[in-house]
Amino acid sequence: MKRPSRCSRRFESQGWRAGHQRIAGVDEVGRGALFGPVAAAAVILDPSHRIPGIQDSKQLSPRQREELAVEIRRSALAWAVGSADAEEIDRINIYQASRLAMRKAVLQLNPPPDLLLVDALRLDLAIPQISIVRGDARSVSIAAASILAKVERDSWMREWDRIYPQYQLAQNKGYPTPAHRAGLEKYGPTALHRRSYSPVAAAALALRSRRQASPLASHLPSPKIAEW
DNA sequence: ACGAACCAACTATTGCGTAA
DNA sequence: TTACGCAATAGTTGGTTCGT
Repeated sequence: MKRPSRCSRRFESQGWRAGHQRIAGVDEVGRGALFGPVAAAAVILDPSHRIPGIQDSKQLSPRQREELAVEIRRSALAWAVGSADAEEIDRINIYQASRLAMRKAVLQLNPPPDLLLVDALRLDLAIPQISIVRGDARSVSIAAASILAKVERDSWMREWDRIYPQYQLAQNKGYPTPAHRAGLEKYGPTALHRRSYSPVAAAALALRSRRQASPLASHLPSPKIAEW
């Protein structure tokens, strides 16, 4: 590991000492994917209940993430998930869409938080907040949020895999793996692909010119593909 | 323009427990 | 003792945007 920093509650403890009651960790997942929404989660952990094993979702196996997610949802004072879909990502860019998804998650929290610990960026909200670089590896609340967001998004991808089986989404989660690219090459993008991402745009363009070149090609088996 | 930040899967390499 | 295989770890790759 390049950065050995360990996940702790030091940021939370600081906030509690300063008099904050409900500190929410906020994180997002799915930025690099070619397909589907970016997902965010916000979690207010119970100060009196500690969950062993919480850390950066990237350090956990899928199995561990599932189990921890159950425990987090059960014991948290509040938790919520928000997202921004591919259309929004194409319109306002992935960075702004990530912020939007985070904001949606935070605004759904009930009771509302009085302090936010946000992973790496600053949100447009009238709530005190601390931005923490590599927060998912350093703050338990952000780590918990990263776990919920990841688990949630992965389950969406498994569902979409049933609708669009030609991209292996259950396996690659929408990320640009060889299998996903192959599907993109062959069938072009769906309505849920991020067309502003270069591999998606390239595939759409390639498919288009291929069809123009040979009218027969437009009758090749093509799945439920959005009108382009 | 370039480095740092975020996102994640894939692949190859180790290490360890257990079975033959 | 060897062989197999799963699990954890490290390195590579590939997506984007921000801030200096």
